Amino acid sequence: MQPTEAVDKLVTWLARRGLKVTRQRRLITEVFFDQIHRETHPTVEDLYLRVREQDPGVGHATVYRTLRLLVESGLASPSRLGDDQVRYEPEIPGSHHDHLVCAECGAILEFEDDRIEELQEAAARRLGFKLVDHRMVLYGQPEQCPPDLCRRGQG
Amino acid sequence: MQPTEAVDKLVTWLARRGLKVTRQRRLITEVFFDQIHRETHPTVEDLYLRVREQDPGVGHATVYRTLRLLVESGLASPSRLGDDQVRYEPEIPGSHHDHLVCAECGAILEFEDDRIEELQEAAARRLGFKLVDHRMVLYGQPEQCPPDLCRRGQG
DNA sequence: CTATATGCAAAACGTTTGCATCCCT
DNA sequence: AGGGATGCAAACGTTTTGCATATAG
Repeated sequence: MQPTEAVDKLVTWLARRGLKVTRQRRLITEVFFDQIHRETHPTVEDLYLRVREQDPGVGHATVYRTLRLLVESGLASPSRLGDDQVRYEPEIPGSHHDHLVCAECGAILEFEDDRIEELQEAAARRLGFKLVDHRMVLYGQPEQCPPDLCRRGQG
Repeated sequence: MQPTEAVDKLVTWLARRGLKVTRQRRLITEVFFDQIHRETHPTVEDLYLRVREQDPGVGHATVYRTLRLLVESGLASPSRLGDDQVRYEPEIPGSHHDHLVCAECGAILEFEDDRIEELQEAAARRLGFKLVDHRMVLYGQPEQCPPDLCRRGQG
């Protein structure tokens, strides 16, 4: 999703609940959806620092609070990939995807696998549950670590 | 694994590296492996409180430090199940299992599925990686929440 | 104008660490 | 004895909160 489109969606969502569209909320959303940095799974601190490059006045609290709004509005979702910090990713509505983390450099790849999803549903059903969500992270040793992704821990 | 067996394994492991077998380490290990509470996935705090019932003198730091030893020795492993705290579970050597969390009461069920594991390996291979580890948690709505497991958030 | 949002600093939270003391071996 | 372990409290990093001020609607 383009930054502009994301901001538009946020604006609509905010308006519907009488919340305000501020300079900071626009900026944070734009930076979050700006894929140029290809930090597709930034931590709060990553995002905070990138936002400060554009506007040094923005505080930590505002980034935390805006990120919460993005999650509530369905534009972002938290993803625990390592055992370390929480990372956030732009949410692609309606598309499940899972993650593979490179054991060598920490690069994060996304993939989809319908057959796994089917088996997950079956497994849940077998236990007497209806699958409502899932989280899956694979950790892999690369045959050859993709150079353009190899940035040690940067998502 | 029985508490006694677990303590024995820890004692061997400690001895091999010149570390000491203390009253606290025994107790913490016993309590961790004591399945009577059926808190099979306790947080550090859960464990701390249970340990204090037996010996009110034990400090937080000792529980943290001992839990680290249990992980290093292969007797325990951390498992991020919700997005909240880290939980620890007794490690069954050689057996992978995944978790299903009841969306209603937080009960944690374990299951194995070889076909999913195969597909995970295939998915990793397809991306150019050799699967070295994985993490999978399903969240399910119960058809009927098992009364004996329904203890709101207790693993 | 009024209600909401901001930035700061303080608080809260889970976890780690430094240190004097204790206690296995 | 002596090196490791303990318990306490302080330090730590991350996230939340309280409050006075600023600002969108």
